[in-house]
Order: sequence, then C-alpha cells, then structure tokens
Amino acid sequence: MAQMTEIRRKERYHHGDLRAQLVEAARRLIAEKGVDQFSVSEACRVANVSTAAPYNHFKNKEEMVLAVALDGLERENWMMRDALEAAPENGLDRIIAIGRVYVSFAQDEPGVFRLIAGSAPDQDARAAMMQSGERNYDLVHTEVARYLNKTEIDEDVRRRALMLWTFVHGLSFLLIDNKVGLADPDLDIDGFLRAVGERVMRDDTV
Amino acid sequence: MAQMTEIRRKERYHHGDLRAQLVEAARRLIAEKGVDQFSVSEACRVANVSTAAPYNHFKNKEEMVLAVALDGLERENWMMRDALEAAPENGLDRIIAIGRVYVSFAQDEPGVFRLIAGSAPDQDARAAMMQSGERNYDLVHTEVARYLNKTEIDEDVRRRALMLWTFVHGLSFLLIDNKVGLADPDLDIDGFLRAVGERVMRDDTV
DNA sequence: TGTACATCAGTGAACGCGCGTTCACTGATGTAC
DNA sequence: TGTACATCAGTGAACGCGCGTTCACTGATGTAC
Repeated sequence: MAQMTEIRRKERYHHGDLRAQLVEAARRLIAEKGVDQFSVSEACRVANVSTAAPYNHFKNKEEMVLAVALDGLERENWMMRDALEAAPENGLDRIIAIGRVYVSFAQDEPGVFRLIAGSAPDQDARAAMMQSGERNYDLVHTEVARYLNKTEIDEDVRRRALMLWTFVHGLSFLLIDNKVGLADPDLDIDGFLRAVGERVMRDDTV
Repeated sequence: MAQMTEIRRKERYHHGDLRAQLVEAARRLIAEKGVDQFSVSEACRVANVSTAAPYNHFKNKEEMVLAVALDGLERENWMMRDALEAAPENGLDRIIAIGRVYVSFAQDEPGVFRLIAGSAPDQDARAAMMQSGERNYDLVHTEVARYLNKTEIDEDVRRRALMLWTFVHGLSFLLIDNKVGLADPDLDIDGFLRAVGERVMRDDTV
C-alpha cells in the first residue's frame, strides 16, 4: 500500500509535497556527508526531480540548508522534551537525560549536528538559528535551576549550564570524529555523562 | 633588507623553499576560511606560482592539507611545552596552562583547529595525525598524574584527562562558532577554565 | 676555470567535472461561471 | 456537470564558474671532467 503510493507519487507530474521531500533528502545527505559535501543536485537525484525543481520552493541552496538546520533544532527540542517527560521528577537524571539527547543526536546525524553547531553565513539565518537554539538551551537552564531548588536563572545557574553544554558539545565532537578511542577505547558514555554531571552540579561549598 | 629578499625571491625562477611557502599559504587560508573552502589554486595565487607548481612537492591536495594539519599539531605541542615551562612546578596551573593553549590555538586558527579535530580521509593520514595527536595528549596524562601524585597513568588519570580534553574541545568550538554569547556574553575564559579544572581534579572522596 | 649535460623545479595552457542557477517551456490543478 | 482559463509546480537544456590535475615545455642549478 505504501509502495503503491510511492510509485504513484513518482509518476505524477506534481509531487504535492516536494518541499518536504527535498528537506528530507537534504537532511539525510547532510547527516551522512556534512553540509560542505552536500549539493542541491544530489538532493534532486534522491528526490527524483530535475535540478531546477527546488527553486520553486527555496530561494537558493542556503535557504534549503537553513531549513535542514531549523528542522534539526526542532527535532532536538522534541527529543529533549520527551526525555524529560520520561525522566523522574527530580534529581540529576533529568539533566543527564538532556545531555544524552544532545550527544545521541550528534551520533545519529553528525552532519546535521555540525551544521547546527556551526555559525550561519547570513544575518537572517543566524537570527533564526539563534532563536531555535535558545529554545533548547532554555531547557538546560530550567533543569539546572530546578536541581538547585532555585526559582530564577542566576549567574550560578548560567555558569553550570554552560559547563554542561560545553561538555556535551565537546564529547559529541570527539565521538563523531573518532577521537575518543585515542583516550579511552571502551568509554561508557552514560557513566561518563553522569560523572561529569555530578562534578558540575556538586555543591560549591564542599 | 627583508623586502629585497622578498622581491628577489619572486623574480627567481626557482623558489628554493616553495614547499614551505605553500604550506604557509595553505595554513593561512585554511585557518581563516576552513579546509572545505580551501583550494590549491588559491594557495598558488598567494604563493605567486602556477597552479601546477605544487605537484612537484605534493602528490595531491590531500597531502598538502595533511602537511598543514601535522604542522598545526606540532606547533600546538611546542606551545604546550612552552606553557608548561613557564608554569609553576606544581598545582592546577600547569593543567590550566595546557588547556589555555588548546583553546587559544582554536581561536587563533579556527580552520586549522577544525582540521585537526576532524578525522582524516585516508588511512595513512589518519595514522600520522593520530600519532601527532597522541604526543600532545600525553602531556595531559602526565600533568594529571603529576597533580594527583601518581607515578602511573591509571584509569582515574585517564578519565580525568578525558574530561579535561572534552571540556576544552567543547569550549573551543563554542567560542569559534560564536555560541558562547548565547549562554554568557561576558564569559571570563580563564576563570571558567579554572573553575572546571578544579571540579574535574577535585578529590573524588569528598 | 670552462664546458657538457643530467636533473630539478618551475610555466602556461588545457582537460573534464560537478556545481548553482536561469530560462523558456509545459503538464496538472483549481476556480468561476 | 462542462468548459475556459489563470496559476502552480514541474521539465530539460544550457550557462558560466572554479576546481584538481595533467601535459609538454623550459629555465636554472649542480656535477663530472
């Protein structure tokens, strides 16, 4: 049944959802090979349309790539929220759960992770990505404050959150670039995340 | 005087040190614009030679890029050793000094840092970069062991070293991608490095 | 010291390639009557 | 329900571009005698 729909779609002159299909093709290609090796032409080949077709839906390549980036940030946000819902109501597990999503996302879609981690070329794209990124980072702030039983996001919360982010950011890169083997071939990622989480969230006065 | 030498060099048919000049041109270009935007042609323009000239010194583009990567790792090693020599004989400062070199290198030559951080495409290049990278990472192991008054590199040393590496790695990326402003616009990098160093190196039993 | 010659390290033109984007076009779809 | 027509979303050919690399070549250098 799904196959029939697939075939019929290819036969039709109008896709009906070419934009979505192109974003999906671009996402897959970027995830695998990185944004610098990504070409509009290849996305067209994957989506089975002419190389001119995308220009009905995107102004240019940049806009296509931006769509993939924003989509990635949004999916990351969903996954973080899901992870928080599944986590206990209190304790370090909530913070670790967010971090685990961050690292897993990088491992699952390295190219998209790099794209999101990088800086956008033009001003509008930068603003859009910043906004989406901030939405995800707010989750970290909230959870750090909750862990510390604080009602507002103060300097201490911000600093710990930045430590956590810095850390999962670095771990993500080391993992996808196969550098961890150099330091510890049998790294237990979850255990490592927990150990760092404990150190960062530990009471300062100790 | 230096100018005369410069002019004479350009006039001469044989450079005498074209290989070194090409590596330097490539280093500068990669540092600024990243390895993915780097082209052999542009390096030739900078070095003022024909686009065919490099092939007397390098098998292909990849070999040229590898030279830049290995050069970067070697310079980083020197800088780390220099920093250690200037640091006190004991205490956290030694560890922080190495981390500071790592982050500064990334800030000074973002593209070269990314190149080194990334994974090489072919097996030989990977091996060469691994070996150079390991030499730098050994310094971290040594200093962590020294701080803990240990004579051998055990599991605890390895784990703390990996935490430190992960951290400066992540901070480097956040800084060069202009992401830190999102979390803390006025971040004091040295203070941040110290705070993390303290947390990572703190006695476990506390 | 001069000369003959092999070798080294450049030149400049050319190649094929895949790319992003544009163009005139055309088939399919939705709407007004 | 049928028909006319505007609009939408594709096609396929073509463009100019910069790239990595190769080629036959040539000027400069070092060496043997």
